Amino acid sequence: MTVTIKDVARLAGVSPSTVSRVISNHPRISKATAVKVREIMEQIGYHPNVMAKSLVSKTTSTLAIFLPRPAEELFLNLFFSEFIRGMVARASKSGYDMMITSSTSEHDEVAAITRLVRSKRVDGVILMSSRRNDPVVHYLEEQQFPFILIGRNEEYPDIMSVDNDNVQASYDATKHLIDRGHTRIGFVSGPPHLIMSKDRMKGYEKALREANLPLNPQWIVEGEFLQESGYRAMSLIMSLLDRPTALVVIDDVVAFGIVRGLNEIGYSVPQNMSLISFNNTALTELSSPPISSVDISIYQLGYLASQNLIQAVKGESKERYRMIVPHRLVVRDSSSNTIPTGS
Amino acid sequence: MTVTIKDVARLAGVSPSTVSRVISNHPRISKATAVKVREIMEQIGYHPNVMAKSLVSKTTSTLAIFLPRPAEELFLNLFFSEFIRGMVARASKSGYDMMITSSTSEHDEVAAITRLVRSKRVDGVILMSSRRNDPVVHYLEEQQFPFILIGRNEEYPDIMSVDNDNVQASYDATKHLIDRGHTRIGFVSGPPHLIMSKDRMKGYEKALREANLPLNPQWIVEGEFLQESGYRAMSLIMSLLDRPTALVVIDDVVAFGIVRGLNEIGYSVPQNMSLISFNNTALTELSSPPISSVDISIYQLGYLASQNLIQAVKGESKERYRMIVPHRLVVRDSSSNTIPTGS
DNA sequence: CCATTGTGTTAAAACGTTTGCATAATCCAT
DNA sequence: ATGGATTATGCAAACGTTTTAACACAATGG
Repeated sequence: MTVTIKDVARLAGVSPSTVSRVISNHPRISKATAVKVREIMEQIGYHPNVMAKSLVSKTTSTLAIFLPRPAEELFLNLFFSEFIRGMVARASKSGYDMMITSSTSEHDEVAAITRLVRSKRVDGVILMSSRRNDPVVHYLEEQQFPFILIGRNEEYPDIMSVDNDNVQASYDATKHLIDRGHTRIGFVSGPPHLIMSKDRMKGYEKALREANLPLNPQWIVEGEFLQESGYRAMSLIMSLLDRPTALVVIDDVVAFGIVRGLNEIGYSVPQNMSLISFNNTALTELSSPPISSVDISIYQLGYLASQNLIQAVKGESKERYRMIVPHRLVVRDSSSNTIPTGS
Repeated sequence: MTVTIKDVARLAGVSPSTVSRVISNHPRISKATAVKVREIMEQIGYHPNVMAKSLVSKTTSTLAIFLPRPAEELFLNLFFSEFIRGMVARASKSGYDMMITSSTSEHDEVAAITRLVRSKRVDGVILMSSRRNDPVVHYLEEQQFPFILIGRNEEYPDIMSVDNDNVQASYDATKHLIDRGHTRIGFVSGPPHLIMSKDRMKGYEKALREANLPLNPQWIVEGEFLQESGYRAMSLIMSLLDRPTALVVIDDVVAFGIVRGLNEIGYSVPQNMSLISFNNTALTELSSPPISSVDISIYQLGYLASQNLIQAVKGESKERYRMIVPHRLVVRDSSSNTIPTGS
């Protein structure tokens, strides 16, 4: 049989309500009874039934991270586990559990999030993708359900979010290449519907414009967060007569694909092509040569996402809204040369 | 206000119990009322409160994956996300949610699992690590709580588990190198307290013995599942006068570290050193040269872990216990040479 | 000494379900 | 018609908590 609050009450010679108050550190409980009750609880190994508690308190001490179908490729990226790590660490620090949920198809996204919200399973949601016109964001916003976006959203002004300044990060990365003497710089982007892709594109363009450098549309290639995307982008760019000498790349995995592709066809990095990418996952160090990357503090992103969301669901603070995690350039061999010899 | 089963009942002109039975497809419900009730539910957007349901049914439709502290390094490995992917996919297929929990320190492992179990938060647990004498296994076994081990356990005969035949896998890997003409083969292992490490060691030794090849203790190095471990192992081995010409390596990340280390000091793979590792994560293809690896079907492991656990918590089948996922050698450049030129 | 304030405790209602038991309605065979 | 099965539904208790309101009692202040 499961041991309940009533058992504790009986053995301690008090009422269940008193035990409940002891547990929640109610101020008006005498020191003596508190000690007594705690002793009994310890002794018979009592643990409150969270379901019963949730039912009455309308609170679950559980957060969910919701992955829409298109985010599946995340699983091939160390970004994901690093984010989860930060997220779980912070959540468990406050006694929250993390649930990981995904919709099985693009179609049932809204159905899945609806079920999650309406069934009162979780107190808040962390949303991974920030696409334009995201129906999940729509729903959560409409329902006034606590959630936090990783990334930013242009459509709603007051959405809680944790993000990097991607425009600035990309500007910095591009500027770094310019400072190294590059004048012909390309950009390998991610899926165009992601706001992040667009922001990084913006920063790239801004840096070029400021330096009065050519902005060649042929040097801009879109793709996925996959190695093959990098490979394809590489082929495309290297087939041009008029090639860039350096590339800003949306993600480490893609950059990795590019480096490998270049090596395969006999070009070397950074001599024939300099590179800098984003995210600074373990992959950058695993590459040969190691890849320069913009560290966006993924662990921090996850950590802060949990933290802010918890604050919001507890209603502790009204200061929700946008939070920007600082980035940091990590220069490695892939962009270490000062004068490009390629092209 | 939240819409409850009573609202549905009222609007449909039936009792709450009837609605409940409609939801659970009780056989003795007339077609007419079922239709009527479903209509209302749809109309007012009713979703059952899972907490209330759990409270009475003593069932949560939730599984947890439990990570003891020492498994933190998992987060640096694509193994983890691939496993999670399979796990979540299968769970959500059966309407189960996945919770991801970790203990914050080695010390509170048992406290954390106790809380999880006793608070009735989940129906079953997936346990990642299989060390010898695992206190978490002890606890779960003692409590008769449904759980499934990834890996195997020697101490309890009847534990449910999903595993590879690591001895055979390692035997196959080693045999592959022998078939390529190698006679001097080393083994770079993982943490010695992991059963997996020991199993792979066994397979390695068996293959060598069968082929009457020398089993040089200097060629056996232990480490972690980290790139640096590979690097260190490489240094150690290359500093020997009497070197192996090929290595069996416990994990892709470690192998990656070795390849990179070798490249750095001017040796090349596979000409100076052949390699084969385990897990066949994306990393193997990202390496140059690509690394031969034993594919252990990580996604399948996660998928089956969920599947078997769900079966067990539902009490559907008594055929629990051990399940072995087949492995498969994937030969790439790192072991493609037939006659070693190194020394 | 009475009114007030403060302290410690409890009884009972509520949270939103499921389910055993009872009952009402329907059916079929005599 | 009659009576037993069979089928469909409802009542009410239960699940294990929290919380509101009420109460008993002690301490305080005028």
